[in-house]
This record gives sequence, C-alpha cells and structure tokens, in this order.
Amino acid sequence: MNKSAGKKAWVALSGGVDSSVAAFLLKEAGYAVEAVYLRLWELPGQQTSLQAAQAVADYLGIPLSVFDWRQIFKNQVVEHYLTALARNRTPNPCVYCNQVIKWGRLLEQALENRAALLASGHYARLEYDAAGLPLLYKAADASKDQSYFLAALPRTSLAAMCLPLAAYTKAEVRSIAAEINLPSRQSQESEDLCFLAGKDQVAFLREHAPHLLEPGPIEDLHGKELGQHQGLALYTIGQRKGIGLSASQPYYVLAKEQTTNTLRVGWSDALPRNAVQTGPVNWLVSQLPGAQDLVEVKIRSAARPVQARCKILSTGDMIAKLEKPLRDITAGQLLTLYQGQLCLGSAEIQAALNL
RNA sequence: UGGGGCAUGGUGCAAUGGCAGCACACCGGACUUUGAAUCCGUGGAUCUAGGUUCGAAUCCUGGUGCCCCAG
Repeated sequence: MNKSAGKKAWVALSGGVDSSVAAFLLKEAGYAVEAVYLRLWELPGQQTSLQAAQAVADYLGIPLSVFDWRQIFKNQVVEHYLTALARNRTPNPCVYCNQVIKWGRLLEQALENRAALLASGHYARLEYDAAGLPLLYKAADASKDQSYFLAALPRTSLAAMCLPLAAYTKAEVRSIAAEINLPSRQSQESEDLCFLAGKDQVAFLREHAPHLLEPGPIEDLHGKELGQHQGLALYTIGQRKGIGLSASQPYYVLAKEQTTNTLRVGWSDALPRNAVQTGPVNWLVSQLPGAQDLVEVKIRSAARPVQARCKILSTGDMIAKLEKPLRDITAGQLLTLYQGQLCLGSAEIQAALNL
C-alpha cells in the first residue's frame, strides 16, 4: 500500500456500482484518486448517469472531471459500428470503444496529466511477468469475467491499467457498496449497447443508417424463398428471433449473403463449424503457443470456451481448429484465446470454416 | 354448377360425441457492458347458418372458401 501512497490514479466513473467500488478501493489503497465521467451518448429526454457519478465522487470525496466526448464517440465508435454493419459483419462496439475511447484517448489523457494509471470497474485481473510486462487474466468471478472486452487492447495499454475489482465477485462488490453506503449501491447492470439503450436496432438504423435497411429475400438451403427480411444488418449468424417464419422447428440465420442481399436460414444442425479464421492476433503474452498446443478460444463474449489448436498463416491471420464444433461463429466478433485463466490474446473473426 | 376431399390461434398440425392440445411465430421475463443463443412465462383458434344430442371441432343439411380428379 505504501508504494501507492500519493500516486495519482484516474478512474473511469460511470455512476454504476462497479466503477464506484473500484474508485473506493483505489482510494483505500492510498492513491490520490481522480474520477472522470465520459459523456459518450445521450438520448434526448433520457436521464444520464452523470448525477449518479457526481454523487459517488462527492460521497468518496474525490474530484470528478466530465469529458464531453459525444462527438468523438459518434465519429469513431458509432461510425465504426455502422461501417462494420455495411461490410456485413457483426461488430462488437464495446470492444472497439475500449480500444479507442477508454483505453485509448482517456488513457492518453490520464498519462498526460501525470496519472500513474487508469482504473475501471471491469472484472478481470492483471499480473506482470518476469520482464515486468502485463498479463491479462480472467476475473475471480468467472460468471462476470470481462477479459473478453479488454483482450483487443495492446499490452502498452494494459501496462497502465488498474482493475481493482479483479479479486472480487459481483456479490462482494455489491456488499462492499452496501457496507460503505455508496449512493450507487443499487445501480442496475448495464446491458444494451449504450447507443442503442432505450431503442431497438431497427429504430437506430432507420435514424442513422437507413441505407442498411434494404429488404431482401429469406431463403432456405435449397434456394427456396420463404419470406422477406428487412435488412441484413438486423441479423447475426445463429440468430433465431426475428426471422418470423413458422415451421416444424425453429429457423436460424445461417448466412448473410451480401451480393444478393439474401438471408440464408435453416435448422440448427446446419450451424456448427469446426474451425475459425481470424485476422491478425493481438498477442498479450511474450511466448506464443505452438501449433500443437491446446488452448481455449471464445467466439462471443458470453460463449463457453472450447479447446482448439491455432495455426498462424504467413499473412498473419490465424486458423483455430476447434476440438468441438461451435455454432454462431460470426465475422466481426472477437475471438479470445486463453490458457487456463490467462488471456493469450485476441483476433477478429473473419469466417467460420469446416476443415 | 360432374365427382371427391378439406376447413381448428398468425402458420403447420392434434383432438372421431365428453374441460380444444402441440410445434413454430409473436409478445413478456431471466441471463448478458455486442444485435445473439439458451431458459422461463402470458395471450390468442373450432369458416358460416341451422339441425340431431344431456353434451358437437367431431354426426346431419344448406351456404361460403380452398384443393384434387375428370372435363
């Protein structure tokens, strides 16, 4: 604790219970904590969490700065999201937001202001290897682990990152909040994409990217037309809800075929694939796994990890051969690599394959 | 305008004289810092007019609509 005494630490304070407790723990550890609230996306008439963040900062007796980054967020994260949709992908804007906003621009600002580190309420754990380089681990609370959302960050960002909640379960965090009577102790879990909050996908796209809502045919694997879709951007691989077709069993989205604007659907048994092709890997370890080493991969934030062997191609792309087939492997989502609790790195999914 | 068959929630089916049930879809909830998946749950139907019967989705008659065969 002594070595942290007086060191300046920035904490990204959202007003929720997690970042609030993170700020509290940092302060307890002896840091000179300064909170930052980011205004990223606000809907007219919608109550923001700024007041909640201010109440927490006041309660903890720490200064709070408010950065209005709405334009930056829109130009970067939302734009990136829409661009990915236009490329027929299923983007993960939270991953990207962490890269460019929270652990990009905000971290830069923190360091420029001579903060020693930037903390957040993410559930994940950092350690350091013999060379002093950061290693990203899953959270102690496996059910809340958010290492997936941090796995696309460069190690240089991790080096200045602090995750005070690493060792705590969600229940413990709530209990700490209750114990010290934090104003945010009863905050809801954040859920939807922040810029979709309170709206549905259709309404959002109609307002911001109506060109993505081009109706087209829904076809089965035999090319038989079954109905009409309202825009490929509204669907993701493996999706069941929203297709609107009745049959003896549920239909799932098998493919989004952009050249013909066709939504290809079929039964669930047509979904599994046994390999994933990704783009270049963002490695978070110094010693890379060999082609014969079994690692674990996750293809969605809430997906169960499965064992795989990874081969790096000469292009830098990766093929992960899965020990067990997975369904819903979706271009644009992040694939994360693990060895036990340790996150080895991540890469963007390009395609699902059957090898 | 000959013969035959069919008609049940939004869709596809079940119930053959006894409280109309299932799947899919839709809607709601749980889960979830990605639109998923998964789990739980609600609502909603006997084409129409008569008749037989204690009782009709079921049997009878007419009407209407659809399908098949033959023209």
